[in-house]
Amino acid sequence: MSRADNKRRTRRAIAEAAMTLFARDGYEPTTVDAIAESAGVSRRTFFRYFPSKEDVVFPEHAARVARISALLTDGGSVRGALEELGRDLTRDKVRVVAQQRIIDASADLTAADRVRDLQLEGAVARALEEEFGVDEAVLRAGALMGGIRAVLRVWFAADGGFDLVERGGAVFDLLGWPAKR
Amino acid sequence: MSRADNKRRTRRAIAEAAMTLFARDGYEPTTVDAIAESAGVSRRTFFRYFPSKEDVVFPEHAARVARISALLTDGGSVRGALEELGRDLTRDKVRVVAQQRIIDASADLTAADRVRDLQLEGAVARALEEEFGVDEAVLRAGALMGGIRAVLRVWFAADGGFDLVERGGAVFDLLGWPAKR
DNA sequence: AAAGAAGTGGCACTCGGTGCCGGCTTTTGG
DNA sequence: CCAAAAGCCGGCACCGAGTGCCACTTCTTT
Repeated sequence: MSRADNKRRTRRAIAEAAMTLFARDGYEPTTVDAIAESAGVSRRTFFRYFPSKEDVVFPEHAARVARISALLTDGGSVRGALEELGRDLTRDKVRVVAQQRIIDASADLTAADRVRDLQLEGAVARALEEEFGVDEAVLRAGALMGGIRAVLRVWFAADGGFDLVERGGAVFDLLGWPAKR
Repeated sequence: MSRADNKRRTRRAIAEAAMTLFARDGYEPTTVDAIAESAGVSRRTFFRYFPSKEDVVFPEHAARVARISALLTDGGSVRGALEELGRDLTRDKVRVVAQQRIIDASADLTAADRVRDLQLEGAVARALEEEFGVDEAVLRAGALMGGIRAVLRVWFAADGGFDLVERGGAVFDLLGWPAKR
C-alpha cells in the first residue's frame, strides 16, 4: 500500500469520524481523543493531519474561499466570482448545509467562520479599489459581503431551499450594482 | 474598607494590569497567570471577576452593544441608533482605538468581536421587519452593518482621525436610506 | 538487503477554564 | 459588643486543546 494512499485514507477516516461525532454529539462535547480513537489513530496523529479541531470542519470551505479570492485577484468581476461561489455551494448543497448546522451550534466555529470570510471581503475590496479608490472600495465591499452573508444565513436556515445565485442577485440590486462589474 | 469598594478596586486592578500587558506583549502571549500576578490576585480570583480572558477586553463594548440594541427594540430609528453608537465611540475615542489595536492583533479576539456585533445586526433586522418583511429585512440589515463595520475598520486604522458619524452616513446613502428611517 | 526518510504513538508540558474545599474577613443581628 | 452567617479568596486537582520531543515501526530508495 502506497504511503500517499495511506495518508489520504487516514485523512478521510479522521474527517468522517469527526463529522459523524459532531453531528451526533455536537462540536464542543466531542473531544479530539474521541475522534482519534474512533478513527483508529492516536491523538498526536490527529494533530498531524489537522492543525486544530476547527480545521476538520472547514477544509473544503477554506479551499473554496481561496479559489474565489484567486479569481478576484486575477481580475475576474466581483459579481461573477460571487456567483461562482454560489454555484459552488449549490453543487455541494447537502454537505454544506450539514456542516453549517454544526457551525451554527458552536460559538467557536461561528467565530472562525467569520474570520475566514473576512479574507474574501478583503479580496473584494481590493478588486474594487481601482474603480472607487481605497476608502469607498472598503465600504462597498463591506456592504456587499454583509448582504451576501445575510442571504447565506437565510439559505442555510431554509436548508438550501431556494436559488442562492438568484437571491444573491437581490443584494447586488440593492446596491445598484451593474451586471458587468 | 467596604466590601463593594474592594471589589471595584480589584476589578479595576485586574483590567488595568491586563490592558497594560496586552499592549506591551500582545494578547495571546499574555497568560492569565501573568495578569493575576501583576494585579496581585490569584488565578482563581481572576476568573471570578471575568468569566474568560476575552471578557477583560470587552466589558464596555458589550454594554454599548446592549444599549444600542435596546434603543432599536424600543422602536428607535435605525439611523438614529447607529448615529448614537458613533457618537458614543467618538466620545471614548482614545480608549476604544487602543482596545481595537489589541483586538486586531488577535484572531481569537477578532472572532469574539464579530460574534458580538452579530447581535446588533439581529436587532437591526428585527427593527426593519415591519417595513420590509423578514427576508428583505435580514438582507438590508446585513448590507447596512457590513458597510458600518467596514467604516469602523477604516476609522480604527486612521486612529479615529475623521468624523465617524458623517462617514457612516455614506453607508446609508449607498443604500438609498432616507433620513427618518 | 541496507540505509534513509517518513509516519506514528506516547510522554510530558503549557495554557484556558472549572469544581471544590478550607480559611479568613466583613457584615449582620441579637 | 460578640457570635454566627455570608461572602471572598487562595489553592488544589482536574479537563480539553495544542505542541515539542523522542523512540519505534514501516515504506522507499539505492
